[in-house]
Amino acid sequence: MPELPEVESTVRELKKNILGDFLQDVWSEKERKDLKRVEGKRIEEIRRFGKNISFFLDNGEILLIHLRMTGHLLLGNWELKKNSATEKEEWWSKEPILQDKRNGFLRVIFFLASGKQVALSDPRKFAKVSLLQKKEMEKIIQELGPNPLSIKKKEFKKLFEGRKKEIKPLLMDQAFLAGIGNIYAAEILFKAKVNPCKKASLLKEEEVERIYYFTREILKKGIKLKGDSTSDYRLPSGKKGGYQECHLVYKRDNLPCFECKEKIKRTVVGSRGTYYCPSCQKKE
DNA sequence: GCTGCTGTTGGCGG
DNA sequence: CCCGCCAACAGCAG
Repeated sequence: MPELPEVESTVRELKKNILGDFLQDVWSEKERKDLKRVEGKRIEEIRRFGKNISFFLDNGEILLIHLRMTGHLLLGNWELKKNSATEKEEWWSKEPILQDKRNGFLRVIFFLASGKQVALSDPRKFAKVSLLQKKEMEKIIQELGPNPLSIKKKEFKKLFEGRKKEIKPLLMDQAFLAGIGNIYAAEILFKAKVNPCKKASLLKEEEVERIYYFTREILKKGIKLKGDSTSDYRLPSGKKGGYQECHLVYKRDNLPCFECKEKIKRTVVGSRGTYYCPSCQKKE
């Protein structure tokens, strides 16, 4: 699932390849006349806000992409061919990138002046692509919580004041902190030795401090390993990230805890699958 | 082949 | 305001 480390890895790889390039043409599976406005525009900046990817264009508009659950962006080289049998358009790749099935669900393709292409592959079609004015973008940024990688400890601790919610759904609340999702929330709370359903208001100061420290440590590790490809996420190159190789608790139910050998459990907290060690992450 | 699970976000209703 | 539930959708395990 694309969370902060996956989106950050995507943005970094895109910046290396297409910063300053010009958008020339757009193809989309669903009719998107509005996206035609990007044609001829230069990509002046590419930035991450929480789990959002934003392309700042030279006319002041912002192309915003949210990958939701199964979306990911690919750099590639495809050509469009007609399938006469169904009259449906099909994409064929010249590169081995599409040999990975996850990379074959192309919904939108941006053609750049350099000849490069950026495609959105998204099996479940949940990803959101929109073209925003500056004001609309500012509103989105304003509604997001702080960046967990830049907030200071003092400010972080303040966020918890008066919050009654369970800690895991709170960490995943994008208005509380921007960028944490189900996988990293579980990993962070395991390292911090905090039970995922403990009410935030009941957390001791040391617990909040550990959450602060390990939020940063785990997210940075996620970025270093270029994200988690447990599910559909791939880098723009089409390759997998590496975080799925070092899960501490996520998807490890019934396997021994790396700290105490107790069996990892799966429960549901805030209607999300939640993995934790019942012995290392006691509620009291 | 069918059912239910997966998990992000927004919208709805209690 | 806050919570839970569901829909958007499609692949996939059982």
